[in-house]
Amino acid sequence: MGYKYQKEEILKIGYDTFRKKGYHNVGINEILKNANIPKGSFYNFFISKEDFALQVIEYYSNWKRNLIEKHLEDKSKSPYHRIKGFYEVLIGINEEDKFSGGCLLNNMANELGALSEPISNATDKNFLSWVYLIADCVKEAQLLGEIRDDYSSYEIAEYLQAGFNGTFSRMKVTHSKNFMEKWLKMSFEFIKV
Amino acid sequence: MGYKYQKEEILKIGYDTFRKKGYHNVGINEILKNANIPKGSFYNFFISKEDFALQVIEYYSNWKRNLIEKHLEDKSKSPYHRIKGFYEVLIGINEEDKFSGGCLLNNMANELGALSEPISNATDKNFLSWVYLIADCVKEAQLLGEIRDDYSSYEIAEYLQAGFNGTFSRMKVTHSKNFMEKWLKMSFEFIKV
DNA sequence: ATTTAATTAAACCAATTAGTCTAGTTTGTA
DNA sequence: TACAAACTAGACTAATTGGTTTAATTAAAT
Repeated sequence: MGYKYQKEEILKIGYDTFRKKGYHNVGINEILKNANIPKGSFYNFFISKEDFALQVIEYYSNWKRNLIEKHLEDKSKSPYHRIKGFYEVLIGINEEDKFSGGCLLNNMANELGALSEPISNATDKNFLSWVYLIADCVKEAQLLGEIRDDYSSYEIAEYLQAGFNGTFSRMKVTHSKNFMEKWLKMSFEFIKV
Repeated sequence: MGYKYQKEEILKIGYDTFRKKGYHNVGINEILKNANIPKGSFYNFFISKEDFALQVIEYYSNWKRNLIEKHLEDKSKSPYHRIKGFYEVLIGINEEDKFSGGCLLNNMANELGALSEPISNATDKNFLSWVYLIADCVKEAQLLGEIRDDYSSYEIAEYLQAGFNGTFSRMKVTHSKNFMEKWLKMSFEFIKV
């Protein structure tokens, strides 16, 4: 049965709130209001705002990792098209909230990467865990001759993932996916063999 | 002669502070302390924190525009190498403060692009003003056969500039320029004819 | 059934937030 | 030299910040 409030529910609200509004722009009180919990309950689950953010990052990263795996394991498409299809899905997800938000991990890295060592470490670790998954699929594509192999699968994967992050600031400012789609088209032409 | 405090001096401190610490993480009081001015003087020059940020953005953008022009007009190198050299200079600038900071415009776009319409407009306008300058040089390179011309000079320039922005979150988290240099090598190989 | 620990609840706190207000000072101009 | 405008100065305000504390309640373990 458990108690009244579920930790995961609070993490989910933290994710939505931090993703759309940033970290320093959001106070604990806003989380409490959104999650409809009293402050005492919050601090029973989390020792501080930063600790909460770290757990939110972990929660989001796991969700995203599953999403990546789901798409990159779909053997009905060639590895090249699996990766490309995955980025198309990401663009679609960002379209749902009219291109506000972006990627929580990238937002956190940008806002706090140089300010908080724990958050910096968490974003690095989780970013890399995504890159490794993508790199596996790039490797497959390289062996099939779909993707150039003058760079390692890891280098290509990191190039794609970081490049995609670069489209977010354009997206937030233009409120459109125009450049994201242009970036996708160009990048996947550039890495083709 | 003028009065005691110089607006440009305050803008410069605002640039340093916002760039390294973000917008919501910095209070007016911190600016006042860094600039050593009383609050009354600050609000004599700027009507609000947001107005201040807008003027800081404008100040920084102009400085950067001049930097771009300086490097892209240096006719001792071919246009391709002028652009590449410019990005190498940018990496060097970020090295100066050990890769904290990044690009103020990109930081502002990421933190506030979806939250403040005035700041969103300002970052968009100034980002594009940079892209146009780079595009001119890309065009030159395309005519010389240095850069592929299956994409317009504008598309290539936006691709480079947004891609470079994507390297910042990695930079802040890894505290190194490793990926920036990798990105530069890869991108400039990809766009080569 | 009793004990112990986990959880809920919200009042409270010191510090900080952006911004206002009033008063005095310096400046360029008539 | 008179005067208005621009500027300097910092005390003050109302709201909000992250976090603490104390007390009541609930759940699981013995």
